[in-house]
Amino acid sequence: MVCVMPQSGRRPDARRTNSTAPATELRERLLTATRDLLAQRRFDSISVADIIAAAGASRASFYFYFPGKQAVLAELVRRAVGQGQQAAEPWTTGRQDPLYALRSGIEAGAALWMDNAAVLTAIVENWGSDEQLRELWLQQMETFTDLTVARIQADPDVLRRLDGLDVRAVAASLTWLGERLYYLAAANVPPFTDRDVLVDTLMHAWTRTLYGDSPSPSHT
Amino acid sequence: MVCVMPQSGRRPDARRTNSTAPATELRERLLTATRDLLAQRRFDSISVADIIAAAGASRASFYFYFPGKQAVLAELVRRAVGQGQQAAEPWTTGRQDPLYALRSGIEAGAALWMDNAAVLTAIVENWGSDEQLRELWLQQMETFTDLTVARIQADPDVLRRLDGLDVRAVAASLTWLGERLYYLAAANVPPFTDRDVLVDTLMHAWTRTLYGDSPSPSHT
DNA sequence: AGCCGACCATACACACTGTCTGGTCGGAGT
DNA sequence: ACTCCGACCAGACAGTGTGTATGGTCGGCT
Repeated sequence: MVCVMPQSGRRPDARRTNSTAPATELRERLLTATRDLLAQRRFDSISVADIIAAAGASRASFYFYFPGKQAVLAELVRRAVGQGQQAAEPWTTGRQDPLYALRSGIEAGAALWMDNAAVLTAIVENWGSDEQLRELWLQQMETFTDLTVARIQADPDVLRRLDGLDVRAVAASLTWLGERLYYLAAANVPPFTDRDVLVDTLMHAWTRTLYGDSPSPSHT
Repeated sequence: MVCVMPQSGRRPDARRTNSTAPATELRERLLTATRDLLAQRRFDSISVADIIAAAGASRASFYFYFPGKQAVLAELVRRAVGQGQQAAEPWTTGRQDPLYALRSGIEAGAALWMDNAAVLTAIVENWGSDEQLRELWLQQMETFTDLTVARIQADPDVLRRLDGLDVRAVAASLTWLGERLYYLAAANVPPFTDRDVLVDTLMHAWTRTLYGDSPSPSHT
């Protein structure tokens, strides 16, 4: 009648403060369990009960480590995007041929999305209905936008070409176009299911917007 | 103890078959009540109880006319977009100067979104988590994409410029860019809150993608 | 030995959803 | 005039989810 089911002794640090998380085993198990479930069904159809069942944890433990489902997703997203951030590195530092750097960046994005399709799909489908996730995703997009703004501002040719336009708006539109197309690809919406089509279309949008017709942006 | 609260005698046709709906008063009241609530808070925070309270209807009646909240939203969306369809008309029929037609189309889109911000915001934020809404929205986007594909295919210059690319993918990317930017504007995400910035950025993306640098796309 | 920190089971209050029962009313048909 | 039907209502229900709270069991450290 009472509870008897010891599992193994652990001692989490109980650190929920976001910063590079200190991997308490149970906490980690909850994270990966959620990640796995996400690979099978939509985020909003997953309940806390499902997660703790999959992780072999108790309800109380779950709410000890996370204030709710969204927080779990938020952390998964942060980790996924964290990796992606450095993948965009060649584009960030303007050392290489812009077109090459651009293509690498776009391909890195595609790879990131493929690897983390479940998690990223989940946040894209839910940041509209949760304040926490909303802020996270908007901020994430802003980070990417910042990168592009910097890149644009560093290139007088591009800047001249964009003349009267709001540079930030142009950069943001490219960021969001990426978000959309990567998402649609991950969600199996044609015609973006084809990886090459996706990359080419995105590449085309970026080059035409920033560099115009001429395929050789010269300098640096 | 029993229920006494006659309100007025009506006799709906009980036609739920989708086709141009036959406006039964209660049904209509539910629709507008939902629309009004949507102007105040997010779709997923609105319960059926809220809707029927606002419409002065009973729970039973609600479920008689609609299978659920989503169906109400779906109908509101269909109506909103239906109006917008014809607003894109100058762009559809390639009679006018493409640049002018394009700008009108983009501005019509902006107007449509301003007028129906609540409803359109709601569907964009929720089509990811409901099969019904998902299908509706994807289909809607496809309709717009079809229009652009036709327009591209009718213009040899544009077609040549797009050379190796998947035309449908390019058209779809422009459609989705619009969806995103209009949504962000409606959701007060800078820098798109400024209507002119929004329109200019969108215009820039379309013209650069389809017509390249030269601001005079010549014929027809 | 004893305490603490990491866990567990269970139960609760609350909020929603969708369905069902049984009822009231006005008007149209006979 | 009576009855039937269609449009509505009130309210209850089972089911499912969330977040919180209560109380208990372990292992290890002091």
